[in-house]
Amino acid sequence: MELHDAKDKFIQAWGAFGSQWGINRSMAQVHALLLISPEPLSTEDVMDQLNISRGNANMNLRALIDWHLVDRILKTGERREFFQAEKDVWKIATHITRERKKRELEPMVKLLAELKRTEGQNAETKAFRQMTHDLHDLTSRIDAVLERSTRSDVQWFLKAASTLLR
Amino acid sequence: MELHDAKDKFIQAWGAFGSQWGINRSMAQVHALLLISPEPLSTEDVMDQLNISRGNANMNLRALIDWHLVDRILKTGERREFFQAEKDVWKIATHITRERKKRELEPMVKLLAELKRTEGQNAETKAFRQMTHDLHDLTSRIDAVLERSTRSDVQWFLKAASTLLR
DNA sequence: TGAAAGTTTCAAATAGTATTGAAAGAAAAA
DNA sequence: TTTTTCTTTCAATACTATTTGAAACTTTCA
Repeated sequence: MELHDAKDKFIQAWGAFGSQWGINRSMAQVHALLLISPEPLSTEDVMDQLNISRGNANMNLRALIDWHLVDRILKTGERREFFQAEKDVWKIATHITRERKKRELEPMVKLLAELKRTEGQNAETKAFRQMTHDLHDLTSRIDAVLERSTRSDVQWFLKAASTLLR
Repeated sequence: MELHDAKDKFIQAWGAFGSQWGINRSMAQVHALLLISPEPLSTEDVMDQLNISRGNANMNLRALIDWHLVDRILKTGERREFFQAEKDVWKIATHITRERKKRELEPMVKLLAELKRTEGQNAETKAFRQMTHDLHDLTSRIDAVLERSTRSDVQWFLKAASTLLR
């Protein structure tokens, strides 16, 4: 396959994949583009290559920086800012996992902890208490696994274990 | 907290959580409602309790059945169909994981396997090949972990291990 | 300081998704 | 067979999220 087509396929697929997981398509596409660029790109480059507006490019670049997936690069003698994606896929996975855990999973665990204490003795309340309890149990276990597996001090171990288990 | 308020909070939160993960809000809310109902509910019940239309209720109930999260229940002497959610949270998590793995992760792994073979020797192609290779490696490892951890014959082990690690 | 080059903001437009509700379809009962 | 009850479909509509683009802002350089 031609590089050009392959790049395009990758960018489209990454965008679609992202939106299935609640990530704005453009953001995922900008990320994809930067992932496969050997050199940092300017806002203009991103706009041109993805055919998106300046505002859109700017907003999504900032969002990616906020997610620690992209760094702002300043070249000496250049006025413009350039953008470069973190290229270590383990780091990427870790950052995304930790961020979503913090923003989405943890609040859910907290809510369930509260809801499972709802008082009452009728069948409806009992069923509610049982389900929220079980969900709290499950989500906090998942939370614990993710916490452990994304701690930087165990990443080396996981990489190794993952290789052995392959 | 009142059961009524607690139920409502749970349904809203589950809906919001779902939509952050690419699941239609109504579908998540219908699921939440069925999760905490001790008895199976009819389409009418769902419509009333969530204030949604017949079409919407029907479509999402069917989607949930398709995802193996809800069963259709026939009561003897009743014309209507009733719906009941699977209540085992491990089973729920397993079904969702396997389904999304199949629908979303596996196609991505396959595409990356193809893209990482893009030929060419310039810097751009090399960077592309490197990144798609690394991503293929990561995604197929994740795929393997999920495959292993959701196989019914190891669920018993994971439940036990998870308890010990708590 | 003023002009040039770039970045950021945000109201309005657009595109994309979800929801409604009425009509058609199906199955059971009369 | 006709009526009744319930389910499913789908075109129209409402809603939400994304994107645009022009204006405001900031920084650098002459």
